[in-house]
Amino acid sequence: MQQLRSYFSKLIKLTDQEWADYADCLVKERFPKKSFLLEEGGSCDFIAFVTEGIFRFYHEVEGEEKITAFFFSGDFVTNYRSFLTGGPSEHYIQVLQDATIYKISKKDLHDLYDKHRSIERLGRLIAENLYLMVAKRLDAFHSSSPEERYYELVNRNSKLLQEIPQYMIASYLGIKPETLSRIRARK
Amino acid sequence: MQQLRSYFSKLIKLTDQEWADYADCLVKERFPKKSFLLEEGGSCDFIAFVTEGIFRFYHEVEGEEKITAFFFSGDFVTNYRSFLTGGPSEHYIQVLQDATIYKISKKDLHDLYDKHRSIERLGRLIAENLYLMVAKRLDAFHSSSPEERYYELVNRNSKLLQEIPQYMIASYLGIKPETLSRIRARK
DNA sequence: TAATTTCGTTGACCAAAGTCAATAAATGAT
DNA sequence: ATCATTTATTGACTTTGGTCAACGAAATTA
Repeated sequence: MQQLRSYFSKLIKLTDQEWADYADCLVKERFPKKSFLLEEGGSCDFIAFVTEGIFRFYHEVEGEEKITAFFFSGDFVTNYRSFLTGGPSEHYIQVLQDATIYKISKKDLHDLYDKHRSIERLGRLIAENLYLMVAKRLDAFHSSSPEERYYELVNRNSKLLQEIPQYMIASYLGIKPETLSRIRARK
Repeated sequence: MQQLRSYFSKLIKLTDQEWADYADCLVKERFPKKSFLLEEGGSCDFIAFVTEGIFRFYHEVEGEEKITAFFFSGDFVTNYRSFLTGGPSEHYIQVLQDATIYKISKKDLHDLYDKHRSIERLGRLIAENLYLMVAKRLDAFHSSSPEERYYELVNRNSKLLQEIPQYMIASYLGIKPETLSRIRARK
């Protein structure tokens, strides 16, 4: 949980009171491998901070699983779209490695937004950061080949490569497992 | 400028005073076709609201222009990444149709964030909305074929199709002009 | 440990998008 | 209105990634 406070402190300085109020809203939960944190159809009414484990965020398109993101220790795990819009999730969040998370509900977070300016600001800063992450990834899809996307991933997140099966990485990159296998075989 | 206030009112209720303070920071500017609102290398220290005209947001990759976005009347025009990070822009923002915008500087906006809670919240809501837009687009790149992306665009933004030359739409879709021409010829 | 399923690689072939070039149509400039 | 430039289309060919199938390696389970 100290992990979360230190994450926040990179964005904004919270007083002890503000942090205490935030921490009061956090609920610790454990999830075993293969279980689901969120299933299709349900609306995502929480944001959670991962302190242990790995998740994948995916949806099904014509019987095929398309993985949009992985979440590791130190990330927020949520269907942010569903969280923001309140609409039903078309995505699943599944546990790949036994996980521990600290959840905060949408309602509690909005109450904190009202109660503390700094937390409202924190909400903005987090939204801005999530924007930056997804914008960067869109850029990679728009401007790079699968091979380039793969090597960019190798350079920036080699941890991911070791933890995640290759066919899921292929899905994340938007290509077929056979193609990723061939990219790796080249040169 | 009433256009902007009505845009805001869909997100949050501002008092007359808050709006007045916001409006005081806005600077009207006109840009002729083909001019640049932002060039590569400069950092983007503003967000602007478009009341007239069209812009394209693009960068150069190996001598080729990749268009990431178009901005129309009623949109915000900015390099949001550069605006948030303060880093230099790798992108250009060029005017496609004579334009009028209302700029607010990063400094003024941050002062307003400090001064009015509602405007801080507005900043969060805008960041959240921009996230939703780019996340949706990433999804399209990840899960859809060029043909599907094209027809999705036809359905949801036929205005764009009439205003923008086809080779720019191709770039926006991540394909070559010849390919878009062939997609249109199919069926 | 043995049996079974899942995962990664490879080959032959297919489909889709890219490249290069020619030409036609549309747009802009004089 | 004419000329020049830019944009859109089409054709022939290449490149890249997808499909389907086979096989072996690795991991899971009994």
